[in-house]
Amino acid sequence: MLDPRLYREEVDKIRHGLERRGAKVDLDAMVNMDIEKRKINLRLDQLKSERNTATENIAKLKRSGQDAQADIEKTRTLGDEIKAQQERFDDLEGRFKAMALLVPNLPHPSVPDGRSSADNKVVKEWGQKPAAAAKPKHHLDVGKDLGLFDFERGAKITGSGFPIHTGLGARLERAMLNFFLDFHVANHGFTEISPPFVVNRASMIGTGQLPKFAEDMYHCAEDDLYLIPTAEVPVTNMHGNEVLDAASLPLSYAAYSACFRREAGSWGKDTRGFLRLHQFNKVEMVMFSEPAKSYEAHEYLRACAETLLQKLGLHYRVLELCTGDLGFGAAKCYDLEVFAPAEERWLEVSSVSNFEEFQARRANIRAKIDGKMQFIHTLNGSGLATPRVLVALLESHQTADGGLRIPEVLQPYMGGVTEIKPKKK
RNA sequence: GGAGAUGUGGCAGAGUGGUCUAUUGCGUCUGAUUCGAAAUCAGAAGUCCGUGAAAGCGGUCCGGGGGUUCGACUCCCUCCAUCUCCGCCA
Repeated sequence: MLDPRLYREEVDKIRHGLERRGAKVDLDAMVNMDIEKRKINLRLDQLKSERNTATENIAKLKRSGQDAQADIEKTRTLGDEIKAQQERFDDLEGRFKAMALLVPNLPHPSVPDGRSSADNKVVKEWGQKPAAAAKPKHHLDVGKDLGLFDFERGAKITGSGFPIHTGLGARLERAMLNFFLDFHVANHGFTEISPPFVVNRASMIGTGQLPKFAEDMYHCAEDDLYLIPTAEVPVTNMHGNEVLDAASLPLSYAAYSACFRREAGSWGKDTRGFLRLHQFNKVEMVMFSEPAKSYEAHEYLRACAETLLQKLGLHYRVLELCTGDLGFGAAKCYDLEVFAPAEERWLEVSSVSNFEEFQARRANIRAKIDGKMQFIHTLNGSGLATPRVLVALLESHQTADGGLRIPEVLQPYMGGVTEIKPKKK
């Protein structure tokens, strides 16, 4: 949510930011509602002030045993008008707020202009593509040959997009998650969190999934609870309605969770294999920063995610998203993409975003900094999501005899297994 | 799932329809005293909205929401959370 002050003091700033994003919002309607709302509020305050004076007077008269009928009549009339004005106010406020929840964040000035993912800027590339002569097997074939996962049975028990990891495949994924978490805790100063995978509506609004993206979420209607699309939701909302101790900032958390996404708008896109799933596993990094230092924290988060890819020996690149490709709540965002040599394409494995105050306003997360109560900045980034990392791993670390080399950092988590060998025929 | 109890400021804890501008204690901050500190004394302090250049002024907030009333911390309804007991269960 944007600072409501902007709607009356810096409308042009909003307009400009939304234009850069290519977002469509009826800004004029909102500005007019805000003006009207304040007019009513002023009138309400006057009426309430009058009523307070009158009821005080009634109390005084009654105590001294005098007749207070005239003042009681007056407050009765005032009460009726207050009620009427209050209804108008609540109605306007409700409609304004509903609209405000659908307004995306404004991009940071440093974000490059652009309309789509084609305009994103590559800011870094690490590692190298394999030599053209080497023709790696497709990850689905590797998995099949080595017995690492089972899509058919996943589809049988649940549906497509819910794969089963089997045997060493299951262990490999678990190894990655454990490695990610342990590494963040030991080297990056994160506190590990094991959050609920199901959250209430308020939490989903807090981080910005609702109301705009309701159709992408799994919803348990009976209890009005949502399956989380990312650990960002529970971990960020963990501090909802809190005043954080300024001295404790920045707070840094790393959390594993399963992630659930209906992918309602993406049907037919990347439906084969691991590229787009309804359920997957991810370690998410979340930071709460004082406003002045959030961009420092943003770079730090990005570095944390990059380190993991380097340790896994995967060729990757960093994109700075353009204004048109920026997520709803982000002011600035980096995407990390790994290269999958058989797919011959880049796969997004991490999105590192600075939300500035956007989520903190929605979730009401503040801190008193330099004597002033203010909304803090929230940031998060995947560190990392396993499916596409697994794809890159399967296609990048193949051995000559059709096996899979396990990156050194994962070996301790694999019981010392250094290579997964093909099944004997 | 059933029965009961509780929810008040940073914390503890009073307040059962109008002198509540929320008693009191602890903690916090400022000042006095002191070479400095402790102790002591005096004072201050919250949130949010509006208005204003500012000082200030008005409003709001006693778990959330709604209701009764001229007036609600106080009465009623509802939801949520916590605690105790019972039942069921990984």
